[in-house]
Amino acid sequence: MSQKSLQEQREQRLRNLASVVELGFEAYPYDYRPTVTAAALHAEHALGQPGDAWPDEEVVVAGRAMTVRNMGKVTFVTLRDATGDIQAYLQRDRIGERYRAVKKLDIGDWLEVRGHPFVTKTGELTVDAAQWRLLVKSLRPLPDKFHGLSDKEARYRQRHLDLLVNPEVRRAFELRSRAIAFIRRYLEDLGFLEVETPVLQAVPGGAEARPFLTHHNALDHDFHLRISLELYLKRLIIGGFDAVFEIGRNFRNEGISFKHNPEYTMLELYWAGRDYLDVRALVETMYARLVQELTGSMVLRYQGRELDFTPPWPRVDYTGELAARAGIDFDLLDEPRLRAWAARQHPGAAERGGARPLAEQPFHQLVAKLYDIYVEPTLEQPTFVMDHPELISPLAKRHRSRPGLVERFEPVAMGMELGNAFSELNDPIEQRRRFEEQVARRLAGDEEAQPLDEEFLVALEYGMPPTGGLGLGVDRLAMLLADVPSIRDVILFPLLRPE
RNA sequence: GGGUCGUUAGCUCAGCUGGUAGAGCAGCUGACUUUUAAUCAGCGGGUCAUAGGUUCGAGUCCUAUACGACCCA
Repeated sequence: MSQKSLQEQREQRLRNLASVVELGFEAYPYDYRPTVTAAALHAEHALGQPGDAWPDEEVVVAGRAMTVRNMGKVTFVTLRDATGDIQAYLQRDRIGERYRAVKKLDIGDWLEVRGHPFVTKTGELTVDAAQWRLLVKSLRPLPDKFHGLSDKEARYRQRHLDLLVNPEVRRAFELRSRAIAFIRRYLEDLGFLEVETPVLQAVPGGAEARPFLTHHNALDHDFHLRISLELYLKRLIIGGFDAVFEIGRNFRNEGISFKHNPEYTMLELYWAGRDYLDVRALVETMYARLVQELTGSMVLRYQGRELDFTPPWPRVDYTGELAARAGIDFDLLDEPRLRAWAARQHPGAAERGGARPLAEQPFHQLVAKLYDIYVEPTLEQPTFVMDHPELISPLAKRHRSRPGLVERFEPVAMGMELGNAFSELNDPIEQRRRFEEQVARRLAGDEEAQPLDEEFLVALEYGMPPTGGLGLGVDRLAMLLADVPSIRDVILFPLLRPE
């Protein structure tokens, strides 16, 4: 069924492999030990001039052949390893009999070259091969050497090809990895302990989201994939750990967009003895140092904008900012007045699937949607949104001085929620009441309302000391660092419909 | 969920008002001992996403489906 051209090229490559084996090469050798990487060799000879040569320096380089320029009795091959590209020069007079196999090289083959470095007359650092061997044959043609692979679907489905031919893609994932390593180091230095909690949960809690459902055969019981790490981590604080964190995957059964993938990575931490202002200081400092260390500056270039992470970031008040932006001159949490206002200002049917007009939606959803419309998209620079209404914060502790609000903040940048944090609610009676409110919403048809987690409540009754908690989106952090417009550019294998 | 656009050679893309499908790269043969999007000469490679329809005739027009992208909410 496969196309003829592809089939022919594959057959040709198999024939080339057979020829090389006939010439005495091992088809699938077992290891290779380069003495230097492409990047290191370039660094060592950064000052080399055309014509320079280091005949006494024997090096071994290895990588995938990205281009093969055969000029008869001499061949140039660009080898790509994990660090970059290095050119190899293979000439018949130096290599002898084994040069015949060079003619059977295909783009995509891996090879190892032993020789000495020199600089060509056009100024390119090159390894002059005394010996070489094939490390593995590539049986399929690589994407276009100049245009690369640009079809997005192909890039996501065949990420190995994307990584091979588009070096900036590799760079984005290296940055992501370094960001996670930085966070681990930073938190461990502060005395945090890294832990792991269950992905399979009987009661999925800690966030408002629809979960995935799965089934355990031996227990004959349905489980959910977690939508947050929160409730289990708080149990660890109850258990006596005073500072814990987890970097793990969450699963939310919802749509896909440039900032949403159904499985994504979250950092959560819980810090006994601290409140949300302590956590805010941690976020501000950690983010700023991370951006500084990975990009060399606290001012990050993102999609043509400059984002300044230098502390202190601006703080805006959730209800105050919303009222100001929307032009509301009465108490935002005055339900009848806000509904009347919404009926006037937003008379049309609301967005999702022809839902009810805004004014007729449950009050907590009305408030949250107004925030999504009037506040979040306007926050470009890193900003802390402070002190959310209690009715949209079932796990956060009441504000110590502002009735109706909780001690909570969200870091926001580029109109994107980067995280969420609070002084954790640790009054078990109050927590039960909040859960019961959630259950009532659920019965009223709100599929994202949280279920009551009895085991968590029982745990809470043993006493959780005052604690500050945080959730931080790792993928969105990586988006900012890598300066990419979509979350799919920082997730190696984003969710796609199977072909 | 709605709208718009896309799907043509392994890759990147042309293909006008409907007239039997084209380029570059990659591949094959040959030449070439410092090339680098190597060059030069020659050659092969296609179920035009899928299924219907209109038409003497469909890559092109219509309908549906699949997958994807972007925008809106």
